[in-house]
Amino acid sequence: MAEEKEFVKELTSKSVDFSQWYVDVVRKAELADYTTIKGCMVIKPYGFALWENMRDALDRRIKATGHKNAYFPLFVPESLLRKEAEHVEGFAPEVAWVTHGGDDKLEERLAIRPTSEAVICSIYAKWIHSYRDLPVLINQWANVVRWEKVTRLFLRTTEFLWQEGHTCHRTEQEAEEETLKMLEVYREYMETELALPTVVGLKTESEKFAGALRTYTLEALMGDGKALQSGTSHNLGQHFARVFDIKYLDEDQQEKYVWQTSWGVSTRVVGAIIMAHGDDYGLQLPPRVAPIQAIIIPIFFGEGKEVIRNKCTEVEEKLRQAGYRVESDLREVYTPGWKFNLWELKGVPLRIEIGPRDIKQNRVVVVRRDTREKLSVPEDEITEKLQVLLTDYQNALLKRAQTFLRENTRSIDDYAEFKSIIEEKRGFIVSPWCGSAECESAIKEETKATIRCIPFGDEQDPQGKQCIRCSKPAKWRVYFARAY
RNA sequence: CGGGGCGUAGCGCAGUUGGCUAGCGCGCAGCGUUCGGGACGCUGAGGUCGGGGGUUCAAGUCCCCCCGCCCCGACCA
Repeated sequence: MAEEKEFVKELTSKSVDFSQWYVDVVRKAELADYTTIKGCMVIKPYGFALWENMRDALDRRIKATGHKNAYFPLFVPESLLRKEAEHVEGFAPEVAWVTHGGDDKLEERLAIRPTSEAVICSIYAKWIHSYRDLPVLINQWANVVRWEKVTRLFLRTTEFLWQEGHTCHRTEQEAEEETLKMLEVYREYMETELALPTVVGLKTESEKFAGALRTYTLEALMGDGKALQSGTSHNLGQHFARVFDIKYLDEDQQEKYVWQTSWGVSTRVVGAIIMAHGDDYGLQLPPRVAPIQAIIIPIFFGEGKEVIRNKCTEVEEKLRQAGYRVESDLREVYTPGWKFNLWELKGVPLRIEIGPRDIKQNRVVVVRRDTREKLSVPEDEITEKLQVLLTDYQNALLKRAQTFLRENTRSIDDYAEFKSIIEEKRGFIVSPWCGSAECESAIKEETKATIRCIPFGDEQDPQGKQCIRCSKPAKWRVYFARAY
């Protein structure tokens, strides 16, 4: 207990000040840091290694569903961006503009992409002529810039990294299927790789992507009870196809506009992992994406130092060859206890301790980051044991997050109760809604809660209930929450 | 962009009614002893006090402007 308090001096307690805890963790775990440019962070090697693993796991899924990666320009000529009225209007306040090349003023200013619909659609118009060119299934990994007024590390930065898929289809139905398919890819990805359960559904008109027909979303619940939009998938209909003139000649000799989708997941989800899994000791990274899955720490004692050091290196090499991401912390200036705290702060799932006692018995000590449970494992069983432990750990993280989501999702029909829960406990509230934008914005104003999504299937059935605010017959049951 | 808070060494802070060479803890460097949950001793390095301007014999301290970060709102991934 004493040592726990001692440690907390470095890290704000999660329950005392969630926001400060978040910033402390990001910086002390060396995920990212501020830079001299407002709203722009540097993603440090440890944070970037995490992002790379997250990115690769998603990239595999994007490719497995038939998409190819490509790269489009960073700049969007103003005229191009202005083509889709709703789209420009949505992004106008947060576009950064390039006005000069060297000392010369540009004839037409260039937007730094806030998203790539305009650029990509203008190019698709040149590529697509026949129904035989369809579908076009392209994804790009890129940086985008949105001039946000308020920024937060990972959650909302001026520049951020993401993937954006942009597809073209022959029929409306095919586009809708693609939109939902990618939503499901995201959902499964978040759950399997990041141990983050999400609520999925449709965005309301006021919350949908500027220029889209429909927007689907994944909403995760953070440790403080606020929701985080963690990915979106848009059915763009033919809005962009019409303004960018993306036409093809169909089999029936008719010229037609394509049906499009776009979908994206960003570095914001790094923030989701931190806020959903972290605790007062720091990060807790899901083993599947953790940059280091196990950290080996030697316990040195006088003479046997060399023997212990060699054993650490030997075990490290063995585990690495078995495919694990392992490192040894052999630094002698730090005591074991210091290292324990450091690597727990950095969220490494497992710690392997090797000391004189273990050497004698040909065993090693393995400790879990989440439960701090200590296990003595025979050295020759370490490879198999790690597999079991990492799998258990991943499952435990998911299970804990699922329980948290379930316990913080409440079905409420009474507005007074709605208000008090959103104020005190937060979390998701599932309530009947009449479907009007008036009620939606009034609820937002009165409670700061927004409609995160209209869920699918039976879940959206209002069961004859009345709108939580206006008492008119409800159209759906929808998810409300305060959100990031 | 509005309201509030903060900015002194890498981090956390102290610095009195304006007054000597700006301190403390941690961290950092060197040497030695240590090491199963943030070890210790000795020595040492490190500061345009966020930036600019002003008031004053004298500014970390008072005034004005600007910048950045955090929180709460309006806008968004």
